[in-house]
Amino acid sequence: MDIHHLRIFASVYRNRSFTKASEVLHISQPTISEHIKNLENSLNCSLFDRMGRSIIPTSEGDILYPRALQLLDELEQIEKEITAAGTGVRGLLVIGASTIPGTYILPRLAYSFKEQYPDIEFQIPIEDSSRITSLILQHELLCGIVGARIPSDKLLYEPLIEDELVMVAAKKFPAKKAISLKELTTLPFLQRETGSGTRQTFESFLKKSNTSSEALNVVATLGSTGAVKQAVKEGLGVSVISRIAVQEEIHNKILREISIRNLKMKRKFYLVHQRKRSLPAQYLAFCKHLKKAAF
Amino acid sequence: MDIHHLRIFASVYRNRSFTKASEVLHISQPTISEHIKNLENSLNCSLFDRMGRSIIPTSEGDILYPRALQLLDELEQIEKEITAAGTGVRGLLVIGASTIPGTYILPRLAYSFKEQYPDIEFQIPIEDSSRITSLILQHELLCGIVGARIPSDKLLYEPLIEDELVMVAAKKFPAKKAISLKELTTLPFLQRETGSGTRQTFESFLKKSNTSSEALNVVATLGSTGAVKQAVKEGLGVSVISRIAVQEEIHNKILREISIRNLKMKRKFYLVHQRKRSLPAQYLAFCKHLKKAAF
DNA sequence: CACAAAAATAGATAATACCAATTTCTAGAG
DNA sequence: CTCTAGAAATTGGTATTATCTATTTTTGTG
Repeated sequence: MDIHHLRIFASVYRNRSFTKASEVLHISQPTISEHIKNLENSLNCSLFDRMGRSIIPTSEGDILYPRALQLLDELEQIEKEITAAGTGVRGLLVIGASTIPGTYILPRLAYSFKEQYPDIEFQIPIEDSSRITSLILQHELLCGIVGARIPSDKLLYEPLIEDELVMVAAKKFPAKKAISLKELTTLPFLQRETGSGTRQTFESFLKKSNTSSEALNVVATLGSTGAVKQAVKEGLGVSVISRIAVQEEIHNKILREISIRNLKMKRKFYLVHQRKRSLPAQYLAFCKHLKKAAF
Repeated sequence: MDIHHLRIFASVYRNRSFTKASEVLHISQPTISEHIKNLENSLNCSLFDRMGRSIIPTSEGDILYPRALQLLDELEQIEKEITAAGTGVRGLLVIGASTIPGTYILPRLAYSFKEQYPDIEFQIPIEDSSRITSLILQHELLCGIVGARIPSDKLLYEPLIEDELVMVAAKKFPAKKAISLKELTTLPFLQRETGSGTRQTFESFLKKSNTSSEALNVVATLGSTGAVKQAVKEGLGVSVISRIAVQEEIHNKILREISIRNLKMKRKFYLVHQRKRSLPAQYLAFCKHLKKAAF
């Protein structure tokens, strides 16, 4: 018994005629006959009494008809639902993010996206870049926004937003407006944990300037950007943080920027997802939204 | 999209593998691949992301799976229901009957049948034999029990119960114990309406004895056996009635039987239904019950 | 880098869906 | 009662498709 049988049966039942059904369905009458016969055999009963010139449904036929209609209808519903899933922007949207984008970028973009598509529920777990990336590789997340690219040919990175690492110190921290890299290594330095994108980016800039990260005078390693900021404000030391995370404090003169001579530390945040993993409609829409809002 | 596709899809989804599904379903892996491809094309979406060695359902796949299971389950339900309909003795049982069987025979048999199969609801419309027969020919009834055979090669008659027409008169009606046919024609006679099986049977017996029914001295034509009986009791005249309908009155000496010389009017009641019309399970069971109880 | 596991592809065959033509059955008309 | 026309069944043939085996491609793993 398959769908085609049921479709044909239903038409025969409605028309009370093999011939009429064949006209409606644009298939030949013998084909109808054979399908009904097959259906009858597979159900081990007869569905119509052949009364010579006319046919009359048997009790089994009467039972089957409404059920067949229901089934055919449900099938159509499924098809509609699948199509809707491919186009409808709604449902859960889980975007993994590292600290800076998760804290300073995504909330605003999530808000504007939700204005456009109200049937969206956001979840923005915040982990450092390397954890976000491994969650994506384990299929625990579909996509994320990170500040460090961890090379893998499974992953697709798309640049989203320009950022810059800047050195900051407390208002009254005794330091000049601009220093050399060498001078930096003498200052007490506050750093992030290993997986941090900010830290990785900073260290790769150091390496490019032929300075080892081990040369830094690290006084503390802290688990979040917020903690580092707080420690800097307390005067524990200086640090290198995304401009985007400290621009408010700089503007309000709570922190001051100290430029490092010959070192511009531009960096980007990336949208990352598995190359081969297809993204549901709401993810695609949000990614588009991200790229549009980014520039 | 048909059932087979869904069955295969569900197995692939469950096993997270084309190969495992092919083993479970005992069909080859390329066949699975092709079916999934066809299903994807017909739904215009992909159902699994092929991640090299493993596959992961897409959001569409996740939506389809529970729906597919539901549909497959409903299909099974339908099959079960159809099978049950072919064997289950329950539901409505409409048996058309002419006066005598409907009044004096069927109620008792219906009762004993219902003891055996409680989920039966009886409907026993009572009409004269010719109307029951034409209702069967018009498919308004599936079967009936009648006292007269109306020839039609569409109908199948099965003899059920022996009966006998007897002449009755009121206790004090002035008539001998046994009379000749000729004498009968002199007596005031009460007859049934034209369609009545009893009347038809009686008239055919008359014809066999070379007597026209027009020779009868008809004083009234009445619409039911009960009316005729009542009229006979009142002394309006004599009549010829099924023994089965008057045995109680004869036993209680309210009516007396007058035999007609050289005339035994044995007759039968028949189960009648359309030769080509299939009877639902409860009808078949009841017919069996009838035949068993009849002898 | 070679190997193993999994899906995709190719090529061939068997099953079956479908059709046109014909036959059978039967109801209705003369 | 026969003839005819309408309806389903049967027949025989073709086109499609379901399925298989063998092979290739892709990718993850030691």
